[in-house]
Amino acid sequence: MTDMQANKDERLTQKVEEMGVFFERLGRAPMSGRVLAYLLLSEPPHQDFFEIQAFLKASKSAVSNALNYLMQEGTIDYITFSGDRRRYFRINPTGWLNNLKNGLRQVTILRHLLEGVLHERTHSAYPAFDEELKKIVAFNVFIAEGIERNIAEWERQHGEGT
Amino acid sequence: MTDMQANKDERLTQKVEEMGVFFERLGRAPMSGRVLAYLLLSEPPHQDFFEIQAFLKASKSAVSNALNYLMQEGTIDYITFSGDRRRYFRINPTGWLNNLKNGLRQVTILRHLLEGVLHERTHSAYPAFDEELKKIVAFNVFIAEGIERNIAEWERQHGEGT
DNA sequence: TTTTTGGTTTCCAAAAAAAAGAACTAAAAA
DNA sequence: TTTTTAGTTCTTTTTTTTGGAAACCAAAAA
Repeated sequence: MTDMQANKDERLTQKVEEMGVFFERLGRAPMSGRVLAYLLLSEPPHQDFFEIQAFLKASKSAVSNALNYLMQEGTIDYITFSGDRRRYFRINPTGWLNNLKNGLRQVTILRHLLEGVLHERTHSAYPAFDEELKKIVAFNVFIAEGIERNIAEWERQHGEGT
Repeated sequence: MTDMQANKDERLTQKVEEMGVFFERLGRAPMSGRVLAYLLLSEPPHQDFFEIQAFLKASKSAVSNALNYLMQEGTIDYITFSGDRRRYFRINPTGWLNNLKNGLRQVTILRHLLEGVLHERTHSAYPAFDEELKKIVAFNVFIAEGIERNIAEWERQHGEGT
């Protein structure tokens, strides 16, 4: 490996760690976060098991689990090439997008949860609190509706499956 | 305690556990999730340390840590009453709302992250992948802008601090 | 048919997160 | 001034998560 390649690699490692942490904080295990980051940044954008393992300096089981987690989640899938039995894992943009949509819909779930709370509290002896709560519920309703509207609008413009 | 009260209590416990799990999945420790749920549902909506501890059947340290975590996060605060030295913890709707806004802004962070990825990839030998990626970035841009716009619109209608 | 490859699975250890228990502390009450 | 109260903090225990090592396995290659 040339010096230039080593530098590029080091920079990539750095970026993968950084982005990995971001994906981790979105709820995944560290290794899953790193695999996802790697597949976003690697060239080519599809990589086989061994390459991922080597790049991340991790065990086979860790890589296997991370890949399977991301596949079940829908964020990645794999392609194959005839005459080569390896699977080449890559980001599945469609699956990831669905995933993102579901994440955004948590806001709607929270909205309904909070509306439920407000409903429970209707005869509370502390209407002042309920009024304050109403504001936060109203914000949630406003944002959740905005998100749902935007998702619907996106789907109208781009078709359901995209 | 009457039978009726016991039933009510049991139902509340149940709801607190359920909602607690939801808040947990948003990234908090189980105990923090439960405290938050309890303060949303309890009557009165402000409760002292001992009451929270007793209701959740948890240790003082667990409750103390959960309360401090939620306070530093801004989700709760406390009120006091003259002649009573206890602190009565309660939801801080304004703080929670800011918290929610920050959470929503993660979408904008992801947007910028992905735009960075696309920028890195501009001279990739796999433009087909880049095209697919562009769709997902476009979705993120669309949604992130929508969210930012909606937050701004909300603030315009309700004033910054709310 | 044996070997190699591309993983998976099982079992285990390290580490991190969560919560319990108990000692401690500052302020208030007695 | 001593005691209580309302928590906090420190230490320990328990539980959960994460990942490594190595055995395993099915399909392909030799």
